[in-house]
Amino acid sequence: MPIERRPLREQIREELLRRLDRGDFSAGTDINEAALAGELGVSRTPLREALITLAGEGVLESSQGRGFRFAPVSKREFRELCEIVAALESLALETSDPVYLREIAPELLRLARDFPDAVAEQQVIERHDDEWHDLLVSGCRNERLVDLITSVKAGMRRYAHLLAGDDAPLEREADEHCKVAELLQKGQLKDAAEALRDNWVNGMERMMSRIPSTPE
Amino acid sequence: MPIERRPLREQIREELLRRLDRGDFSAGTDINEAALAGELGVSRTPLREALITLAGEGVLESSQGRGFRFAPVSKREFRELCEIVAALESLALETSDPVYLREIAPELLRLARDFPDAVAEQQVIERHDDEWHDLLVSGCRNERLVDLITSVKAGMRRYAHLLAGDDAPLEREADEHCKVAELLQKGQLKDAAEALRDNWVNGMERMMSRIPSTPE
DNA sequence: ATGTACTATTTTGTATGCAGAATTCATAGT
DNA sequence: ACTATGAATTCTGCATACAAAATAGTACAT
Repeated sequence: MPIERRPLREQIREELLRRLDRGDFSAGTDINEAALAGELGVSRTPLREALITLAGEGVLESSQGRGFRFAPVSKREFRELCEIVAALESLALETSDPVYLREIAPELLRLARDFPDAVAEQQVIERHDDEWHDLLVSGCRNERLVDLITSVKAGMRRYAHLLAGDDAPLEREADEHCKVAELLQKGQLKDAAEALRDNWVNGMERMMSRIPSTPE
Repeated sequence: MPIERRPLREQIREELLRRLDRGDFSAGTDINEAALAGELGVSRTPLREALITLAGEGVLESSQGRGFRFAPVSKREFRELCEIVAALESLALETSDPVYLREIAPELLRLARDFPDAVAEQQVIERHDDEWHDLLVSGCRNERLVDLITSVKAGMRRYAHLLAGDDAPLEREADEHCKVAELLQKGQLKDAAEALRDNWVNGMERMMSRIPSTPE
């Protein structure tokens, strides 16, 4: 039995992301290191290491002497992130092994059709959506790209809990996933990548209204 | 006078990257935290924070109990990084303000033509190349994208010192930069982005032979 | 009420301390 | 010579301690 031996900083990072998904933190407010460390039952050292990692991923921001805070959300940044992930995922798709892609196409199609009921929990829906995208890029041999996508997506987690509730978009999302899967099955890689980019852009627009407009 | 007050971890990170450019570190060898901290005149705490940041950028890798080491170089990873940066920079270009791009096109052209003599120091050549690419993406309003490009490029710095010496490629590099600048001046954004991607792919191939083949 | 100088408190940024894992080295056995 | 075993050493990962900066609070002047 391979007992788990991972650095605390990684476990802390993941716990913080989980809490972020749950909406435990309000964007823009400062993090009190001592308090949070106490709550997590660890010392400030590995906590700070996790915070620094998260800052590197854009989840947090920091300023000298003032510590860390969850970066505020904005329509603008959300659009920026979507554009980036759209480009990265479509690159991943285009450089994947076409044979492998065709193999997983049926599974992708199945997942897309099994899209959870609109009444399902938000958490479940997100998990399902993530799963689909993960499978999609699973054939990418560009390891650095896969890591990068994961990292950028971590930055998007701040938006996850804002996106609960609305049902209508789900069907559209599922439809678009089907479209991508079908194109992959037909071996039309370029078109699939294009459809994937569209999926991100459309998804971005679907979510836009949920994000509070920042003053400025 | 705005006196500089930045966290040590950032200064350390930059110093390590500078040393990396100079080829001070050999890839794959472990970092001794105490020794390096002593050499830099700081304690292990901010040093470790810098190391963790660099690990997040792919410059270093770490494993439980064994600390940090400079990630080994490989043709494969270099290709991966070039593909990523090519996609990101061309995205930056495509989403920039076309008017601004046309404005800076003459400057880009001038820089490309002033490409340093082949006999110049490697450091100078790199600085010049970086400057050109920085100016190119300077009009990108996607802040996250600009940051991301910077971060990915940090990961490429491990390859910088391997690329010294060969003269022939320089002209080709300069030619390609001119091409991009000319297309921008004519307002042909899509074509410019395409030419930029080509520049990265070609540059990658030019450098490939310099990178030692790893066994595996 | 508004602003200012000053003090007290909190909180970060950095240094140091410590336990345990990993590595090295010496020794013994085959 | 080579491997195995175990003690000695080194080094990492985490915890704690400390100094300086930032914040909050208070008294006082305008």
